Amino acid sequence: MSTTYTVNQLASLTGVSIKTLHLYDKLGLLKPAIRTDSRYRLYQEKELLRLQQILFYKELDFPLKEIIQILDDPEFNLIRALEGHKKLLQFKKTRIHKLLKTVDNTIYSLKNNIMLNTDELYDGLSAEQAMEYRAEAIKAYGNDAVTKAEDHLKTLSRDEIKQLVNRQKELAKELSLLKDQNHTAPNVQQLIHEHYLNTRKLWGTYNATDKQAEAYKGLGKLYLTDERFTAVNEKTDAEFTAFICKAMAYYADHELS
Amino acid sequence: MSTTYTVNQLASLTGVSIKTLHLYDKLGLLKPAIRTDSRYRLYQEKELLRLQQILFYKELDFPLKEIIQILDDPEFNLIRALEGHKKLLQFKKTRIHKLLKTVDNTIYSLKNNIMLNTDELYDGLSAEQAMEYRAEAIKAYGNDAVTKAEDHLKTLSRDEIKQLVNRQKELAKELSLLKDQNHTAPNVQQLIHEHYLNTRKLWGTYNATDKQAEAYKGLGKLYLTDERFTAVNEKTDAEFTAFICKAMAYYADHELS
DNA sequence: TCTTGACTCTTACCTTAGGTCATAGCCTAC
DNA sequence: GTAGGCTATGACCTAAGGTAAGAGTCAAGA
Repeated sequence: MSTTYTVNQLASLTGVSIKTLHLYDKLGLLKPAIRTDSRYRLYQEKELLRLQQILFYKELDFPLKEIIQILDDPEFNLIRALEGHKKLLQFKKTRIHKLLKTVDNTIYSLKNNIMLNTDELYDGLSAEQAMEYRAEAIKAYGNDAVTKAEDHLKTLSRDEIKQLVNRQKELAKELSLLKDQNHTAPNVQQLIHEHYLNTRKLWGTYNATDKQAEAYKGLGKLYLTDERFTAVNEKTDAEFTAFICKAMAYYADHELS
Repeated sequence: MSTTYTVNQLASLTGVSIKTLHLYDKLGLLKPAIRTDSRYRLYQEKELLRLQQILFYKELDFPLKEIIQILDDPEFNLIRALEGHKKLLQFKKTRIHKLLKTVDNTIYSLKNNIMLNTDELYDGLSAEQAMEYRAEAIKAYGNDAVTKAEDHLKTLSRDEIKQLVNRQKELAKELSLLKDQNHTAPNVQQLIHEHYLNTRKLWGTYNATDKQAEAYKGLGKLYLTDERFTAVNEKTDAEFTAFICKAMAYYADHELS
């Protein structure tokens, strides 16, 4: 007589639960070799081996019904099944890859939003005021320079902008010191250009291509797709404009003073 | 009054099913703005936007209950949830990656098994006979040469072996012609070495490390893990031995004749 | 006004691969 | 004989809906 296993023994031997063995019995996927008079299930070597095979295909994410087919139907085309399965897995993989990117983007954006709230950015400057500064900046530096700086700022992340703001402030402080020493201030455009070369980011391109993004348009929320950051926030443009104008105005103040 | 949408309109607008809208209503995830006297559901802009948000988080594979939390609980730590979610996705990704490898390996091995069945390989040669040939080959070429050839053959895929068999046959034919012309036959070891350099494969390393592989040991089936091909087939070794012995004996026949 | 077809409602049951609980029978050691 | 552990069965539960049944509702044409 070959050795027999109770449900408990087979379960602990293979790592599946007793309930799972019950289920497999009911489904006809794995029938015990023996049923005692008291209806206890007893399994033997053959069933152990079959269970190993079941677990193998289960590991490959095959549904139980297909495993029954694979194991019981000699005509079943396993290779075709596996190839279909492979496509499914590849699909899942690319999907998860996209999801990971999106989650990453979302985390990044949320963190930056928290790090740099609107007040901090505005610093008490209203959009109307900013527009005035902008007009002044254009008068001082020309339309192209301001537009270029704005375009550049849209390529930066918010913490980069924050850094830039700080550097602007330091620069301003430096300028006020330099002014006393009758030196020429470094060019803001140069500063921006340096930064541009170093840390180009994905921020700001507004591409409302689909219905979903369209629906978000008026919501003032972030809608982040997998391929690119899409800031669908109508305030954003105003904020950026306000910032660049403020920065320009700030610089202009110290430059002209 | 703002525009209202019936279930059908909202469903076709957003691509979700009517049943899903019913479910979301029941779960409290998305309640219609209005219920008419006849209990028809009517949605408005606000609900459309909320649905877009729901779909966004659903796209990230968040369960509905968490989406309710995210949308309704202002205290909910979204970043922490996203980071936990990210880990889950990464786990899934690596798992799918492993599964893909395993499926690939399995397909490959099955195809090779189909291409080269046992009879084709044995060609009527029994393991006992092979052992005799092996002894003869050792006598003729030394133990090291035979062992080396055997080791090499274990690194080849079955169709490569098949090719090798064919090349052996051609070689033998050539040899018998050359013999009539009193030429020296080329060296089989050279042939094998060439092949070895060209097309090294993963076949044959037998590593029964875990319980599952152990259980397969006696089954005579292929058990393929993700990292390497593991041929757990007790006949395999005998087959390889039979083959190399046959090849050697074949060569020896023609060499010595 | 009536009818017809399209739309919507609720309820109930089904899906995967089991998990949990309750109740009851069985086995063995003391 | 009984206590504790093992086992069986059945009922109900999960997530995110799908499908079907039966009944009520709406709008347009005759």
